[in-house]
Amino acid sequence: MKKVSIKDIAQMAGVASSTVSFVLNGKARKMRISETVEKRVLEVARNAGYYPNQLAISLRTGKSKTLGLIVENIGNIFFATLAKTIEEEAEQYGYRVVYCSTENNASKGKELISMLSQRQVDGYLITPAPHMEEDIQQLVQLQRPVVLIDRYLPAVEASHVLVNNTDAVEQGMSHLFSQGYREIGFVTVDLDIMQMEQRLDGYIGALSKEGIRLNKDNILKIPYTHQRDEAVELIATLLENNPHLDALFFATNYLAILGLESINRLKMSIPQDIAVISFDDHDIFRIYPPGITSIQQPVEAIAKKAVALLMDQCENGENKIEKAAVELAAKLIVRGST
Amino acid sequence: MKKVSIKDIAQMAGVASSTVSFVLNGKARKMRISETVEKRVLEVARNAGYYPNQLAISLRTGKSKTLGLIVENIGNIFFATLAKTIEEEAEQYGYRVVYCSTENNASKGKELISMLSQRQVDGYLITPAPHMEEDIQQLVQLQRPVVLIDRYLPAVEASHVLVNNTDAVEQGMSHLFSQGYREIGFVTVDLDIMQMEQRLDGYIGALSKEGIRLNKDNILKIPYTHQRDEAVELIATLLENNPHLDALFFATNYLAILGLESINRLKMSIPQDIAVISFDDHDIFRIYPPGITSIQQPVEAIAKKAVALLMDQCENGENKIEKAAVELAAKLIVRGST
DNA sequence: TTACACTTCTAAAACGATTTTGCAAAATTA
DNA sequence: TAATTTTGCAAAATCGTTTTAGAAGTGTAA
Repeated sequence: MKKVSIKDIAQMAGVASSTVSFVLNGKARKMRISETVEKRVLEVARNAGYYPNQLAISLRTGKSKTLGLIVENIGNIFFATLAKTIEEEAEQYGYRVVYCSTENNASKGKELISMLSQRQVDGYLITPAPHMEEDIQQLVQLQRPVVLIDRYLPAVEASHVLVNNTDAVEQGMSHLFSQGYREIGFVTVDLDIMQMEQRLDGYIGALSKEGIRLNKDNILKIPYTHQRDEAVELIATLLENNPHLDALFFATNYLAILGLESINRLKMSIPQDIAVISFDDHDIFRIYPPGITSIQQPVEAIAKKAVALLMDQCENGENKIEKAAVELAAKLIVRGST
Repeated sequence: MKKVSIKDIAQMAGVASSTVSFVLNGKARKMRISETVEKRVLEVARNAGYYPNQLAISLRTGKSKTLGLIVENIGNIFFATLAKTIEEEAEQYGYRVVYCSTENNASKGKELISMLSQRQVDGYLITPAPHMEEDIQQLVQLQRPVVLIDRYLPAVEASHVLVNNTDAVEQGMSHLFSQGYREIGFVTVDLDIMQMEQRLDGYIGALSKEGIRLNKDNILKIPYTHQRDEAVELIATLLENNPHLDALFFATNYLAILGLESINRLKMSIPQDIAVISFDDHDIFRIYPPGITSIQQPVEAIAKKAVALLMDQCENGENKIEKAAVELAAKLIVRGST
């Protein structure tokens, strides 16, 4: 009923609480505790069903062995996979992860950072929402371990690891070109995120390399605060207004899913009427006939690298931290849609 | 750089730390702190960038204002939605949620409970994996607030809230009957979970009510530890061996998704060759042509009720806790597949 | 003048652990 | 035998809060 503390164990075993602590932490040898006492303490602790109070430990040691992970939306498969992989990776180092979503809302992001700070996380893994620069900069200035994922902020001196977005899009575009598609629409989201700009740059760059003139009408920027149906409508309108389009490039998986609805609604068929390719993979893309070609981010590699960088900062303590900027290559998954 | 504590603020403001605590907790009035002092403390605290150490607060007060949520797999949309809703709901009560997945593995579940206990969560929300009875029973015996979700354990005296599985399946079956389907296969998972048995019961009950003789061959239990491909293969085999089947009822969404692959592989078309209905909704079901009929659990209601019950237990403190058993009704979403 | 009541704040204990320091007894050395 | 070292544990400080008890100082009444 009442939780048992180290003090209770000490009393029951007839020793001081420091002795119990030493034994329970395997420092019996180092602290020259006799085997007799050690055994007795261990025995008492087990019988009493003792388990340590992590709060007290963290308070005393100043290490919570916890990392804070802030993503855009834990509901999206990309972030969910990222979170899961990061969690597994962190576990290797003996750290727990607590995760939360910004929904791309800066003020929510600010709150989350504050909440994580109050909970004394040892380090921060952040996919920054727009306008979170100041808050993150502050963490960096306070010398807190921080690694940005999936995006980076030019204004902030923090380590980051992300996919090479421009290259990835160009890779996808080359594939489309090689399949004979020339009139390619690009659907992205109207968000001021570096990563989205890079993807758009990749699109524009690929066109120019191929000697195709950029047609602004082929680019659709969907407001981030869209309702599902409105977005579907917008994409459908793009297709109707531009019948010359033979392929659509979606900048993220959730846009592509909306796009599939639009295409469905127009009774167009993939890839005969329109080819489709999406950034970020998704379960649906594997199943949805005829299979949707996508650009798969190396989620595992990103997670591993990010955690490694963060651990480095955490363990390195007072030494000045070097900032690392890591870019990884994406992988094209060709399916029936192209 | 160095974190500022309440003691630092006290020193800077020239008052005792207790005074600072009172002011910061809005108890200035109650403790008759003069406005002069109050203002000074507030000012100093703000300038120093003070934020409270949640660990210390929790240690002192004995309340972590944190709930532990253990689900089967946070990657599954059903649990992800559940988790998100629970999080939002708990926030209303001023609680945070830390969540983790069992992967239906009892030993992992045991570890998770232990980890949550060490972190001093105030209450537990658990979707129990098979064989977690003893561990959960222990929590209950220790009078810890516990609410089971989505499933329940007959052997454990704990509050639980879940959908009425039997009714839900019967509802789906009636729909199939009304559409003229008679030869209905049932694909479930070979897991010893109450909830799955109830769904199977619903299937069997519906058949008998309709006066259809139960054909054991129409039931497929897929081993839980299946590889993706093996499961797809098993379902395909079921279809090949039983050409008389005109509809398939999937007991969970991930099984249905596998089933769609099987059906695809056999080049069968939905609903002409085979009708499909699934327990639990999924994004894919809305998109996948011609739309997959599904049984949608009232996730929001479940989350709300579960959190409410748990909060009740948490706040009620020492008073004996009444066990509640809540069953909610599911909703049939009819789409093109039936 | 003493007693009492307010007002305004402080001191100290407590939460549950870790860790440094201290100290008696036993063992070793001189 | 005395001095020194080692052994084996206990005491106490500490982390950052909250909270209870109470200490000064001032005003009021008997």
